[in-house]
Amino acid sequence: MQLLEKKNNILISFVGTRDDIKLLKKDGPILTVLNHRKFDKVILLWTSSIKNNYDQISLNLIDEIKKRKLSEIIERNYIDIENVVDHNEIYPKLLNFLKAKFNPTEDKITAAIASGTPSMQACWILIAESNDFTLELIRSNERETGLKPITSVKLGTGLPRIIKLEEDIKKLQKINKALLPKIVVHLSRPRIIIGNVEIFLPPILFCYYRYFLERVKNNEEPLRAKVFEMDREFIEKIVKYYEESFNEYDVNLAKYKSMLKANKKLSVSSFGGNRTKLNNKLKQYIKDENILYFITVSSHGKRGSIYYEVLIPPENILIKK
DNA sequence: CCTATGTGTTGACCAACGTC
DNA sequence: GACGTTGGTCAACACATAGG
Repeated sequence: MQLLEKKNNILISFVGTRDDIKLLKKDGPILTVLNHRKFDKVILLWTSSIKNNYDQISLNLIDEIKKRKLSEIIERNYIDIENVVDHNEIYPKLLNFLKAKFNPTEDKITAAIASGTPSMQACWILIAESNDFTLELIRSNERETGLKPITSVKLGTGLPRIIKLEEDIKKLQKINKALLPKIVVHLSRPRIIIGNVEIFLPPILFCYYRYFLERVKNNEEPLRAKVFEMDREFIEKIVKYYEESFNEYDVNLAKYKSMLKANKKLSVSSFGGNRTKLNNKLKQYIKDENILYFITVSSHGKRGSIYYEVLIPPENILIKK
């Protein structure tokens, strides 16, 4: 006999200060949700805090829920979060908890995200948006806001980082990552070898390319170009790289050095021009579009906050003296 | 829709260098 | 030195898009 199973409808929420029914004597976010929606089970997450006693607040809340018969099964779970504003700590702990506790085929999880620190809220959204764990998100609005008591939180609205990751994954699926070439940068007798092709780059372009490859190697963030001019840090690096590889050509070097001395900045149009020229050079040698996607200096982000980077994994880059 | 402006590409222009 | 080649900057133009 096949059982037509009904999923367990479970509400999960952090307990926040606004859920302190004893102190505030009015319904906080969690009670507001339960006043309007029925769940088979309610799970309250609490964390330790110096300022607030969430242990007690959650116990009081359970009493209140039972008294009003808003849900029959109520559980409390302690989550050991040291720093309640640190996404990096909250995200994995919350995710591990969800994965250990629930079974997505049997349980339908709804998270109420109005309670908890902003970082906790952000982690709920990230977990749901990335689909690391399938969740429905709702936000309760207390009566005085005049809003609907419960609104669902829209996903798929395009967190930029996630969209970019999706793009990368799509590209990666097309191309076996193991087939990505190695990029070897020789600093003395400067030359760049991608796969087995030697790429000839003029000095400045060589330095530009090294600049972006070093950033990848050092796990640095992508470069953000300011609207009208390049950072001093950028010019300093280019000067350093120029000196290391092109002692004999000092004309450009002198220009850059005087730029630094006069505290002038490089115009972005120069940067942009050189980036295009660098990428065009690479296109001359490498024809595979999927490979080019990973080895050229690509730009991402929205207008006004564009950033530039090379997407090849750090282990594919070798920088030799 | 239009406008303003950020971003990307191209080539004019200049300096340096090599060759004859 | 004339001439061609190359590398570099920058501005003009082309294109994209946010915001009125």
